[in-house]
Order: sequence, then structure tokens, then C-alpha cells
Amino acid sequence: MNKEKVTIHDIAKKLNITASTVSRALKNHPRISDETKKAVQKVATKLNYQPNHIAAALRNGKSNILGIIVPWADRSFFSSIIRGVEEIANDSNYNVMICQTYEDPKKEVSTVEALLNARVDGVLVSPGKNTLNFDHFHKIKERGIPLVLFDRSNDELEVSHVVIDDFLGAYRATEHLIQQGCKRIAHFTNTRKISIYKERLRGYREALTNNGLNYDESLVVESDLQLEDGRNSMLQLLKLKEMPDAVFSASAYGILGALQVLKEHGIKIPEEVALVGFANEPFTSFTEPSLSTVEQHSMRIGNAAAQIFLDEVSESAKKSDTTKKFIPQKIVLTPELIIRQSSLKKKIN
Amino acid sequence: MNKEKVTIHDIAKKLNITASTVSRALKNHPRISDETKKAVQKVATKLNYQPNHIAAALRNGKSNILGIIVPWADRSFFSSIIRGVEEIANDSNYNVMICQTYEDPKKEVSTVEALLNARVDGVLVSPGKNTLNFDHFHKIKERGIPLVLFDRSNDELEVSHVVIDDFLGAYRATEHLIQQGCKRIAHFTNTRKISIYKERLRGYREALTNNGLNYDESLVVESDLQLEDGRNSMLQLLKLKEMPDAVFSASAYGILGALQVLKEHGIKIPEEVALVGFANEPFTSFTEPSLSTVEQHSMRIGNAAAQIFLDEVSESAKKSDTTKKFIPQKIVLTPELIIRQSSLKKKIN
DNA sequence: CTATAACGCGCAATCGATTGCATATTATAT
DNA sequence: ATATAATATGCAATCGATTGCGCGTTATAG
Repeated sequence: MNKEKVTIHDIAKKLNITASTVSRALKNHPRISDETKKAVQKVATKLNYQPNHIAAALRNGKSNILGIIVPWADRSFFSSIIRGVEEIANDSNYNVMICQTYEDPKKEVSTVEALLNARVDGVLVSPGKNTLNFDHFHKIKERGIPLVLFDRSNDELEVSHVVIDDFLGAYRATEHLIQQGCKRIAHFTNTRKISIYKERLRGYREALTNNGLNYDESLVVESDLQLEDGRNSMLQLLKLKEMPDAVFSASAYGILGALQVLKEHGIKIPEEVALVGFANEPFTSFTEPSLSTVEQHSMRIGNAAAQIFLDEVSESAKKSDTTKKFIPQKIVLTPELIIRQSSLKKKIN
Repeated sequence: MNKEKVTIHDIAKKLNITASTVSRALKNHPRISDETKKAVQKVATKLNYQPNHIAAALRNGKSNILGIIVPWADRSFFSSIIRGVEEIANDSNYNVMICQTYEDPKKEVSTVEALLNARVDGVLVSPGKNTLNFDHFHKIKERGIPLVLFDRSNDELEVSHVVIDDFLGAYRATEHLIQQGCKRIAHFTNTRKISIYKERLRGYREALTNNGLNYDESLVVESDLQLEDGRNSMLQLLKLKEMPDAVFSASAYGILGALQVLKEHGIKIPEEVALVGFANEPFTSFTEPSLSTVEQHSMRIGNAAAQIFLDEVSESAKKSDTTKKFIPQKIVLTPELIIRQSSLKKKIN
């Protein structure tokens, strides 16, 4: 029947009032009589009226869409963040538009462009590893649109961000290995020296020195930290005169590669080599032995990022004096070490 | 500088022409002189003009946004589909809006509502397992918006869909187990009898009977097919007087549960019990032993679904005679059996 | 040299919801 | 009874891009 578009004008006509009144009635405006409101509601449902958000968006200059950009949506880490964002955003009537860059800087730029043209009300983004130029992010800020970075941040950018304490996570992981009696602990780090990997390396290093072990460069292997990289890195370590007795990887897939290689070589885990990874991807608990790792509480990251976004929109809404300077929020969450079989040499006491 | 909005009117003013001309120039309209076009382009870039898609969307009645609804975006199966959709859609200038329902029918309904209000140009959806009422999908069709179902479909709905041949996948998996010498093959199926699981069950059954084995109901276990369910189902099978010598699960997590339980009981895989799952989630190749499974070529599913959407929009665009009846496209892709260690009892000959 | 075509661009309406201001009606105060 | 306030609604512009129709100018045809 009502095949196509029912507008507020149609409702208005039916009731011999104007669209203005209908609009106000639907938004529960105080200056509209209850009588009219009820009548409007009734006709609206009868006609199966669906508000056209696009028209409202044009008029209001806001779309009620929140854009979120991640390198991959199928990494448990990111999908949990997305879920965390949705939890908060949906409650405040925002729809979330998820975009993936596949770690491609070009795609990242075009995605930002697309979201801007879609007139999103905010952008939450975890920059790709290969992103060196941040102009596209500046453009978001220039447009006065709230921008929140998460996971991977950049200190020179004057924007809010939510990160975890990578240093602490790495420190605890390394310290745990030391407590298990490991003396030669290797580390897989990323070639790209973005902050998260720098911090993890720093945590690793500081844990060593604070515990009387010295930092040995030959035990630090750089790669892209994917599965294949982890395998290669482990193979490289096996060639050393003196084998390491533990590996702490800055990624989950990296440590998986190590696990595979060690098993293929008949090396006992954790007795001969103990392993700890980073990021609690589901598979880490399915391996044999299960992998110890640093849980990042990604859902909370998403919650926090969305909350900052909400704060910033409401902030800029009430900002009458334009002088009030924007102060970026910087939230640092605490990661948690999950100890599984791959690093448990001693019985828990 | 150009802090806020630059519109075509601003460009027009600079050049002493009208917005109409600017609009046409930007869209490369044939009736505009090359001279003007170049001038417009130049000013547009100088002013850093960004088209307001919302305004265009309102006028054109189309948003150039394609909505996609999945139960989970972090299942490799679905995320690959999404990627497949993006590949095609982006090339045709569509943005993809990803929505997750978490298998919650209520969220599915509200998501459809949200996409409709966002005036998406099409909706691709994999209905949740618990979705029994399809009214919200009908609403999409009634609005004349292309709707494509994938993976999970429903025959009574007069809509296009892309599915894989679940029957064939299951048939081949079961037959493979038979060829490996298995005689008592169990099957994990879903309690919800949606078509994909019915088909897999049918494939399993037919492979048995076609190969002279009889269908034994006590070997078919119903559950929700998650990890914990797989564990319970396997435990249940272990209690049988006569143990099965193989399990074919209609899900990936289900077979993982079986694997865990078998290992915990010291039962050899595949010698004593061979295993085959469904869906090529990454972890299936990381387990010990690695899990044989049915690859669904999810990226192709996404490609096909997006292509159908594109076909349908262009179709409805040129449809001058409204009489031409809509004929839903039904695409069935062929799955592929990936044989790994968990089912390889004989050497490959 | 006039008639017609081709070309280049402007006018104004449109998409649907929103909102400041004006207006009409009724209620309250003095 | 008149002034004032409170209440309920209408008017018309606005958000920015798009497009059918029309008009003036130049080019081609006969």
C-alpha cells in the first residue's frame, strides 16, 4: 500500500495541521498540546511513517553516525573494540559505521574522505602501522569533528586517545618469564617503530635490567609480526650458538609462529622455551600448549573511546565561548597478564 | 582557514556563475564547456570543496550506502564476506555500513530499522539463527530496496540470495571420512533447524546411505554448536557403548570442542576418532592436529551478494514498465573440502 | 541572408525535516 | 473590562545538491 515515502507533510495533511506542528509533536516539543501529539502519533503509526534521517541530517548538520576505522575488523582485538563502541554509541542514538583499511595507508585516507563526506559526527580510528602521514586526521579536526585515536596513537597529534599501557603489559610479561626462571628471553618486535611496539620493547628491556639480566640485541628480532614472520624469527633464534629459553612476542600471531616452529623441532614448551604473546586472540587458548598472553581489555577500550566522543560532542555543543581551548583526553588502560601453559614452568604457589 | 563548509554556491560566486553550472561541471555534464569545467575544478580544489553527500542523498533519494548485517563481524567467515562485498561495492562508489546483531533477533530488527532510516540503497543480510519472524525483511522489500540474503536463507522469502551448497559440502566431508575407513560417523548439528543445518544433515545422511552405512540417530547430536556445546556433545558420544570412529561437525567451534575432549581423554586423532568441521576459521589450521574442514569461499559469497545488489539497483533504475516482474537471483556456490591431519588416516595415494 | 540546430548556462523548484519568529486564541491578572 | 501572559500553531526560510525547462548566443544548413 504505502509503497513509498510517507513524510511529515502527509501526516499534517491528514490532520489539517502543518508540518511544523507534526515535527514538533513527534519530538515531544513542550509547546504542542498533548492532544495533538497523540493524534500525530496515531496517524504516524497508521501510515507507517519512517523519519528520513537524511533530511534531518542535512538540516541539522549532523548525521548521528559515528565512524570507526580499524585495520582489520576480523581481529578479535578490534572487533571487541567495535563492540565496546557500539554498546555506548547505540545507547546515545548513534549508528556506527565500521570501516577497514587492511593496513593500507591509501585506503585509510580514502576512508576518512568517505566518512567526512558522509558527514559523520565523529571518527574513532586506530591508525595503520604503515601510516606515516597524518594529514587526513588533521583534516578531521579542522572540520571540527571529534576524533579519537585508540590503540595506536601519536603524541604529536593534539587529539584524544585511548591506549593501553603497553610498557606495563610488556614489563609484566617479561617479569613473569624471569620469575619462571628464564634467563635468556628473546623478544619479537615490529619493524615499524610505532609507539605501541616501542613501548613494549621498552617494557621488555626495563624488566630485564631491573632484574639483573642484561639486554642482548641478538635476542631482539624485528619483523611484521605476522604468523610467517614469527616462524622466521624463531628459526633465526634457533641458529644462535646459545638458544633463548623464552620468547616474548609483541603480537599474538608472532608467538604462534614461534610455537609451531618449536614443536616442529621437538623443543619442549615451556620446559626448554617458554612463550608469552600479546593480545588475547581466541586461538591463543586453543593451541597446544595454550599460550600465555597480555589481555588488552579491548571492549573497555571501545567503551572509553566512544565515551570520549560523546563528551566531545556535548562539549562542542555547549561551547558558546569559542575561546575555551580544547583539551584532549588521554586515557591509559591497564592490561592484564594471562598465564597459560606456554609459560608455566613452576607450579603456582 | 576554510574552517567550515564550502558549497557549490561558494564556488559559483567566485566564478560569477550559478550553482547549477558548478554542479554540472563537477559531474562532467556534456552541456558544460571544458573551459568552465576546468575553472570550476580549480576553484573547487583551491577552496578545498568537499561535496555534501547528505544533500545529494536527500535530493537523489539515494545515499550510496550499502548496509550489511551479520551476526558477528569477528568470525572469519563473515569478515571475509564483508571484505568480498567491499571489493565490489567500493568500485561502484558505494560505502558499506557494517552492522552486527550478535544473533539477537531484536537487535536485528532495530538494525534494519536503522539502516532504513539511514536510507541505505540496499541491504545484504545473513539472518541470525534465532530469527523466526521475517517481517523486518519484508519491510525492506516493500520499500523497494534491494535485499540480498547470504549464507542463511529462507525459501519462502522472495528475495535473491547467495548460499553455498551445504548439502554437497557435508556430503563430501562425510564421504571423505568413509573413504578413510570410518564406519561409525557421528554428526553435530544445530538445534535450530534452519536450512543450512538441515542441508548439512541431509548431506551427511545421504553420504552414509549411498555408501552402505546406516544412519544411526544416536550418533547425531544437537546443540548450538559453540565450543562448549562441542565439548558436551563429544562427552555424550563417549558414553555410548560403541564409540564413534569419526565426527563431522556442522560448525568449526563444535569440532574444536570435540578435539579438546578427545585429547583430554587421550584418544588418538585421527587414528581412533577422525574429525572434520565446517567453516575454515583460522584456528582450525593451528590446532594439534590441524582440523579438516569445509571451506566456504566466503570472499566469493560477498562478491556475489554485492554483484546481485548492483544488478538489482541498475535493474530497478531502468525499469520503466513497472510490470516487469522481479525475479530473485539464487546463487549457489560450491564449497571445498580441506583435508588436514585430523581426518587423514591413510597416506594420500 | 534567414531558419534551424547546437551549445552553454541560468532559473527555480525539489528532496524532508527543522526552527526562529509571528500570530491567533485562551487564560490570568489588575 | 482591559492589559498581559501563557499556550498552541502557522509561516517561511534553511540545509546543499540536483535537474527539467527555457533563453540567449553562435554555428551550420539551405
